[in-house]
Amino acid sequence: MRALTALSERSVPTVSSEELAAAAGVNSAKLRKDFSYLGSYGTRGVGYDVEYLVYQISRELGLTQDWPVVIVGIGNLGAALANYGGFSARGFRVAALIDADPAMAGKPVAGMPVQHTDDLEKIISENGVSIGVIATPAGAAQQVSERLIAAGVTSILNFAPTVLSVPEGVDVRKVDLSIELQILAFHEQRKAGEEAAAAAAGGSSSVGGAAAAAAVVPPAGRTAAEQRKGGPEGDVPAVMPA
Amino acid sequence: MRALTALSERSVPTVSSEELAAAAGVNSAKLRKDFSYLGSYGTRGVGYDVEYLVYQISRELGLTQDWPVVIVGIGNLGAALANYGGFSARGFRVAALIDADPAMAGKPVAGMPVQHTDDLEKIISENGVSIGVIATPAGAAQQVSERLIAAGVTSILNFAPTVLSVPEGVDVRKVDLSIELQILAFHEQRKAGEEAAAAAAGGSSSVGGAAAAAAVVPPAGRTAAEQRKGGPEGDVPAVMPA
DNA sequence: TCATGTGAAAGTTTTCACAGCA
DNA sequence: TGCTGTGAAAACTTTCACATGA
Repeated sequence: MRALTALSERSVPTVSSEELAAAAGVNSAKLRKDFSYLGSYGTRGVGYDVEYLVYQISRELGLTQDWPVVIVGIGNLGAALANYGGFSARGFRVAALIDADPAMAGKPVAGMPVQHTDDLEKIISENGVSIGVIATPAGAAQQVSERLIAAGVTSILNFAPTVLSVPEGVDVRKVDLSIELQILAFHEQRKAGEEAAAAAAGGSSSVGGAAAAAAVVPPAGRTAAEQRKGGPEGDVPAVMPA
Repeated sequence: MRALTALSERSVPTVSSEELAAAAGVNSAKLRKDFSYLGSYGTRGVGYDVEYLVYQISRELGLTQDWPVVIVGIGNLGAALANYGGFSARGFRVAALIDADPAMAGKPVAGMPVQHTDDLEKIISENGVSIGVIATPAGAAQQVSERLIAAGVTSILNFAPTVLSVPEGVDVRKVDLSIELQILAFHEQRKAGEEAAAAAAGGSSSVGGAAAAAAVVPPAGRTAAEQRKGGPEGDVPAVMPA
């Protein structure tokens, strides 16, 4: 979708699966197969109409409608989220900012007055909000989630470092900022291990009890699109069988 | 690892693959197979020693060492990251906060004086930093990444809404806050579609050209551990073959 | 006796390669 | 001719089920 949007902005009329795959850093056959599940939106011998494809995928991903969201907990992170331009650019409208601190009430953040938690239920129902963002301290998160859900929210993006317990039918996504760092650290460690291994090539290595430094992820040429989610390989650090 | 840490905090001495799998919401056979790649750390008939397993996995994930990181761009998000307790709790030490605004220099954020970009190279080398966090505006990110890399950083966590172009050997993870919302919105849309489908059960549905609402992700019972990454199924919205 | 560790089976995803159509 | 759409093959992941050992 990112690659497509970029093409659309450059007013490129059509694109082949090969070109789009290169831009997105995926295999062209996979891209075609994936698109085929949505329907036959391409033209043989020509490629895909960029605008049409953008529309079809947007629709499929639910980006054609406008989603009102509330952000609860307007600390540093909440304020950062409120100011984050990417939301409005992608079909999300920040309907309200909510905080439990009475001193925050009325204060403008990102050009919008912060409202008090007391009005949470009213705000949710009046705006037809179904997606809530929790950026409160860990201690408040569970309670906030319960109030959000009782008021009608069915999807929650949780930045608080707690696992929320929610009824079935409610989706929770947890963003753990430190996990991203952990994944980088994992690969950093591997790099160090590889260097050491290369330096001591052939030497008598003292392996403790496991395949600690022995299992090495193949470096492989990195394409721009692997930045989709980052690290050398996938999302989860892979430990290869021996 | 989360499940294990919880057991460790409750001073549970040993755990079977079955128990741990239930707590983590995964299949016990998979858990055993995964562990087997790290080594044979269990005892047949007994299970796994919690502390020992925590240690082994920590080591494998690179959590036993302390990683100094710098945060560049001390706006709302940068400040939020600096204040985020989760980092220090997981083996990361914020070595420095760096901002390009001279007015920020010296200001304390999270009990630490903000330093000016001019000193970036010096800070990196003196602290032996290999992981950098970019929380600058999009326009500054590429340049900042280049300076970080030139100074010796080999892993970057990028919060700026830009794709960074980096030399081979440097890892970049991009955190796109709006993508999380998009995934929630995708599932929201599905929920709405399922309701509509249930309401009009048996009726003559007008399918446009594709399997729009036709492809439905099975709701399935949700376990706590699915919150690892959120949505009903995996990371990426799945469209099922017909 | 109980739970690990692991071959083998089942299931899923990705890639190949080419028929078919504009 | 050129590129899509897709069966079939290959690669990979997950689960089963049981021999093995504490």
